[in-house]
Amino acid sequence: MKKKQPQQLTEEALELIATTFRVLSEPMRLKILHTLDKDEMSVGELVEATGGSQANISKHLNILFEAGMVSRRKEGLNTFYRISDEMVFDLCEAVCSSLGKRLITQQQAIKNFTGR
Amino acid sequence: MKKKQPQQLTEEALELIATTFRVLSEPMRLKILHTLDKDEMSVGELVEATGGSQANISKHLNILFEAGMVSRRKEGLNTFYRISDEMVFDLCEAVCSSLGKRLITQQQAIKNFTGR
DNA sequence: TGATTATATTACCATATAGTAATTAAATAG
DNA sequence: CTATTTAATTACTATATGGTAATATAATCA
Repeated sequence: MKKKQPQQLTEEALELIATTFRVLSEPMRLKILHTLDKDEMSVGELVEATGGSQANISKHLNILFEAGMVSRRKEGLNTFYRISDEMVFDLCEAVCSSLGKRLITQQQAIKNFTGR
Repeated sequence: MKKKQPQQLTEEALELIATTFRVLSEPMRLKILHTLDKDEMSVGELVEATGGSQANISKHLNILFEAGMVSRRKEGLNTFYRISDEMVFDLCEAVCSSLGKRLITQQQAIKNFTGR
């Protein structure tokens, strides 16, 4: 384990990291990733499962693909997508955990305020 | 044949998670968080350290505050900010790890293409 | 061949937001 | 009190982007 030091981050690195977060900052894209959840699915299946429009889902899938978060495979008329970077699960889990803790804190505050 | 049942995430939950990612999707906010890195700093110190304008840093700090990622403390003319949610470190580390892996893969591909 | 189906793409609009300059607010000093 | 300092806020512009409707592309089928 290396000692932790204030490491210098270049503007370019900051842009890359920010872009990754930006890709994950749209509810519909999160919904797609959550629906995909390790299983391969066609665009049509994703359209039905998410309730989005075909054009919209296709656009979001391309953004996810460009970001390297999903991979795709063509078979006949269908294109099948699957999650290609397990990072997205780690990220969402970390966020959910943090949001959960915050909720508990808020509930506690309300309880304390109302006197239980 | 029914697919496995993905756990249901409400639209509201997706919005919350997406908002968290959106807050982290700006290079300047990442720079602020990276500069803060566990140490408390005043707005002026952050302005100097990041090279941003006072208005811009102040605006970003407020966004980070509203998102619960930093806390603040007033003392005289100064306002001191510090990171209040360690989650941001976990998230950035996960992203950096993923980006690093992707870079290695790309370098490998280039090596293979050029014949080592 | 033409028709059908699945997906991608284009053009457009509406909204959100980052950055800035100027101003305000608030605490402190003289 | 007035002046100074630090930070927040306001008003504004420019840009980016999500959603949609329409169209294009491409594979399959009759």
